[in-house]
Amino acid sequence: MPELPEVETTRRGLEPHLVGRRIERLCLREPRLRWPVPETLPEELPGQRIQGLDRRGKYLIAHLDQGDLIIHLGMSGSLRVVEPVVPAGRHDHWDLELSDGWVCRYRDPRRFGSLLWTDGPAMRHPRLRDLGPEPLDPAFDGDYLYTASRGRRLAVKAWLMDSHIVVGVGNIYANEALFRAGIHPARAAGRISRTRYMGLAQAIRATLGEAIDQGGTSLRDFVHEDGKPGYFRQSLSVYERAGCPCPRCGRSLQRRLIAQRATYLCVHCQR
DNA sequence: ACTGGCTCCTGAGGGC
DNA sequence: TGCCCTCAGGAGCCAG
Repeated sequence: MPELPEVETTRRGLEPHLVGRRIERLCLREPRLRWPVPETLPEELPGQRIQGLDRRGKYLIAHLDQGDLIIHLGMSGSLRVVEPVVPAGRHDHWDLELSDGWVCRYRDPRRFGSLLWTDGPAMRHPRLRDLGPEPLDPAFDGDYLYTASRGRRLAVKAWLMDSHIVVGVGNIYANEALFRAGIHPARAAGRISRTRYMGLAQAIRATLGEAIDQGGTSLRDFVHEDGKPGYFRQSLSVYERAGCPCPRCGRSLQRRLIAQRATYLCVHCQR
């Protein structure tokens, strides 16, 4: 499941292969993604140079001469750079054929990802416009979380996973960060103190930062853009570890559902 | 304005 | 061995 660290790992891996190249052609095999790939896209792209590759939350943004490409990996998406002779598989939905002869190939078995286009700045696109702060930006801190959460009765874990509050905190890292901060995931977001939110902001930064440093988590079908599986999973404290001993107190970790999402916690350490 | 529930999709994994 | 069922998950959307 590409979360923010995986997307950033993908961005870093792709950047040297994409930036500066021109797009010769978009080969679109399957436009039915999370949102349909715009029909006019194959006509927009040829000849455009890729000027930069950015990330906003879990979105990748390729800046072109005229407009921006907006890519989301969804649940099972991956991007890699391959030689054109490599045959496309069943779930390889589109290729960007580059001016240096290489191909940037998008694979997404579950088709929850997207390929969008805007002729203006991506940040003004409806998908990006209302996103919350980047968790690794200075603007994201305990004060922000405390202020934003006042009056919210939602479980803090579900609240944290709302990209309008903060981007890039998916289920894995929400579980991990709440464990690290010692906060019970079902606690109402509006009933957590400023001090505890300071700890949570720090826990989120640390958890995501470490995952990026280690090259992203590998879960099920995530594969790095260079084809190597990630290896952060071994450092997860609670995610998918129900019944295992809590790394802090040794009691058995629990699994429960919060907002229809699998949640892992230590009921002793998290209050 | 919030909140909870639902939806898209496919592969993995468990039970029999 | 093989089939069937359930589950997983990002994030938008909708109804209450």
